[in-house]
Amino acid sequence: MPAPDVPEKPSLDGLEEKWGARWEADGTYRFDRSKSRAEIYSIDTPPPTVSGSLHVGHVFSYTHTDTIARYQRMRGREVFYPMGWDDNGLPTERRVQNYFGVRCDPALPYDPDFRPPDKPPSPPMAISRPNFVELCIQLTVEDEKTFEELWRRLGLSVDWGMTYTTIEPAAQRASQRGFLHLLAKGEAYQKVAPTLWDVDFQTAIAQAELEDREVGSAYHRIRFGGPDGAAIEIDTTRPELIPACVALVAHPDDERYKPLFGTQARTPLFGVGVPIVAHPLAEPEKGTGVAMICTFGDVTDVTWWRELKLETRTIVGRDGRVQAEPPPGVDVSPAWTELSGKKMEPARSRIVELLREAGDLVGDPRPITHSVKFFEKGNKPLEILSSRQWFIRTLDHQERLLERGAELRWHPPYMRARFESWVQGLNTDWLISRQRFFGVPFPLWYRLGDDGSVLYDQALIPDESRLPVDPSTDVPYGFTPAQRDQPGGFTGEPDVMDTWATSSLTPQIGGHWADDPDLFHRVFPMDLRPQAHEIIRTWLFSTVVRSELEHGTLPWTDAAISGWVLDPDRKKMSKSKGNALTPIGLLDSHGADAVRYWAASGRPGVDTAFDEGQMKVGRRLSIKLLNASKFVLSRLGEEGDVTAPLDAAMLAGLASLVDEATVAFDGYDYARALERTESFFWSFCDDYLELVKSRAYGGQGEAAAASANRALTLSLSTMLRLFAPFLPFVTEEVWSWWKEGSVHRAAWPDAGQLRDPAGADPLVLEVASAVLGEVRKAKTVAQASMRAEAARVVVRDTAPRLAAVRAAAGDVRDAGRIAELVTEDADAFAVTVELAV
RNA sequence: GGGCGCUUAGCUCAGCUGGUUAGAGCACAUCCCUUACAAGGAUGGGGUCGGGGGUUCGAGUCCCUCAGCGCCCA
Repeated sequence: MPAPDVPEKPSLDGLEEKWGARWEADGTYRFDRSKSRAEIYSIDTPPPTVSGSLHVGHVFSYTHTDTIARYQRMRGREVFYPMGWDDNGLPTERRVQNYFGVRCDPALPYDPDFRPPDKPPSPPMAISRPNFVELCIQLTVEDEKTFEELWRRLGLSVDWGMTYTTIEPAAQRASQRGFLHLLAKGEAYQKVAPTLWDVDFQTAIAQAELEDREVGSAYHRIRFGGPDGAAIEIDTTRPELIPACVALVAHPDDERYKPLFGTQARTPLFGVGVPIVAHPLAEPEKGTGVAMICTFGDVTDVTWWRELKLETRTIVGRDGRVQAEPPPGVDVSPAWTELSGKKMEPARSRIVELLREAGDLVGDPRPITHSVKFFEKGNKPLEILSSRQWFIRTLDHQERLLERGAELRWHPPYMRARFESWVQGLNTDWLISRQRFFGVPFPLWYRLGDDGSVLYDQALIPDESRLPVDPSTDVPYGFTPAQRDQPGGFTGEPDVMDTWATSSLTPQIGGHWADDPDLFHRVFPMDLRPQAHEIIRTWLFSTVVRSELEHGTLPWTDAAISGWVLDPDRKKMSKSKGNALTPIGLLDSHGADAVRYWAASGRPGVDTAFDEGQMKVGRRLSIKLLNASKFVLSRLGEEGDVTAPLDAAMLAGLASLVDEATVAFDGYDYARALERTESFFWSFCDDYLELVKSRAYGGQGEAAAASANRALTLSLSTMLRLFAPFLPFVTEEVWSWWKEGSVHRAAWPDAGQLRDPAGADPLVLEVASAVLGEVRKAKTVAQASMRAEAARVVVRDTAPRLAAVRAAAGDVRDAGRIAELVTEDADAFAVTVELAV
């Protein structure tokens, strides 16, 4: 072995630039696709949404994954670890709209010379869909560069040559291919149905994107005309929907209303006759016990409408305003004219005034708080509108999905409950169409009838070899561009797929399912899905669905669920609060290894407090590693067999540590592996290094020094490898002082090798350390320097422990600067120290 | 309303299948310039393990119950 090349003053400065560049140049993390499936460990990495910004939460969870990747690589697995960027979909649209001051108008033609305005105009400039999509791509390319720089800085060991994005042609091909397969199997279908609708984004929303929010509202008691001339009073929070009312409903057992079932009531202001019906979902205790059913006030209205086969009176348009034309059965009256064109809140205020004037409002509105459904990214209550949408069947597969959830190994295991309660609570199939622009288009056209009507049941489907297609510019087989939107011709499906419909295929996209089947079969089904717990119902669930329907298998064997980063108030770290603490700023002030140390101390699935103190500890640990390594390597002499009992004892302890860390990593408990390794390392520095120092310098002869030297290099090499998944920069630096190649491609330590001296007695190190501790305490109490000499030290203990002390007597004397070390039999451990005057 | 998780030192957390006197780091106090490390080191004080009940020779650990916090689902 060449003499180690140890710097005079080791430092952490510059390690990230140095090793980041070196790993890139050497292809340290490059994936070798010649390996077989059994040799490969593949990771389905979460593609971050590039339109947002990376925050400490991302740093936290991606570090967890990276420690696993590095561990598996050292275990000899060829790690497939691509990074993806999720750039398609609504978040990017929103960012582009704000950034450039534009809005998409699909009716406009493409302008090849379009340049975005220098500064965002107000109101936003309308541009064509292709121009809009170009801006989206332009901006995401920039964002992706920034993201990659941060990840490189953090030291993620991904193969940057395998990066994918969810809007690139290959991803679109995979997404459209997957959709066409589902269509062929009948697992994807379209229908016109009441769906949850966000009036600001003007798109349908899936069940998984819903959020209940407690909002203030008010009960309005309203008088309907009863059949016998008497009034029927109902309570409603949405009086503006009176023109949409199609029935009144009460519980079938409600004696108060039994006589009225089958008769008619008249709506106030509009005078429309509506039936009075019975249904068990009506709650007798709520309000007056009778409610109005509208098109559609909430999901219960939809149930009633469907089960009781009621009429449809739509009054809310896609823009969230009351429509111009009244619905069937409602006349153009002064009341209607007042409401028409208004948004919901003004419409409500106005109708309350009208009701009051007409004497049909009983008392004053009573304020309440209730929970209302919102789009998780939206800020207006969702409406329910009837529209044509595409769905993927999930309700038919609930049992099968639950089985898959049970098959999957969850880390931690209790996270499975989130998946199960979600699957059990499904109430609609998965709605995948969005009335938006920047997304993967549905690869479909429809024939147009001779009258120009769209024949939705006559979809025109492209050959797979043509994918990806854009039905707004591409033409179906057998048609000419001139036939677009002409009677007897064709029209493109205008909707795009929701982001999740594409990102549910990340194993297929990352693994190149659609364009490189050889690679795909080497990496799929994958080993690991790492992700945060709040997207179990979206990303994890949808990926399981797609894999089940496409391949009949789980997409991965293991799911590692990370927790959140909490701020000091125990709230989820949000962007607004995290602003002052950008990830790059943290890396600048603490260093990547230190930030990783903090992240890796957060256990799987557990929400973890943001703690810069822990980063300082991580930095201190890294510096300690440099210094301890310098000590071990800078004065290294000949190595020989491990003969000293103290050395053998230390190595035995190290062997146990290796076992523990290995078991922990195999169970995805990286945090435990780190904690144990760190704890061993500090004891190693505090006690073993102090005890062995003099002997390693030759104080007890050549053979004794040779034993120490062997133990020191063996243990250092082992600890560097145990730390390597957590502290990739500093371990690589130290490794480079004396080893060939990268520590990150070195073999994970083998405990058996460290146990070679079979007779090792761990007691030797334990008792020697305890005696040394007592000597230090005596010196501290005497306010003496640690270099002060002890004239006489008496150790009292049981025979086996005294034997252990004697086995390391020379080391203990040297470390404690003890002139005379005496042992005496006793029942309990006790040490008396006489310091030299 | 149903479910999951958490509650251990001032703070952040370990404590795996029940077994000596409950641990670590940070913070705090005192001391020490020691040829790996002063961006350091040594030593120390500090906890009736959320409350109550039970099982057991023995409970932070298992069971029941109550409370608080967080989350998931309806």
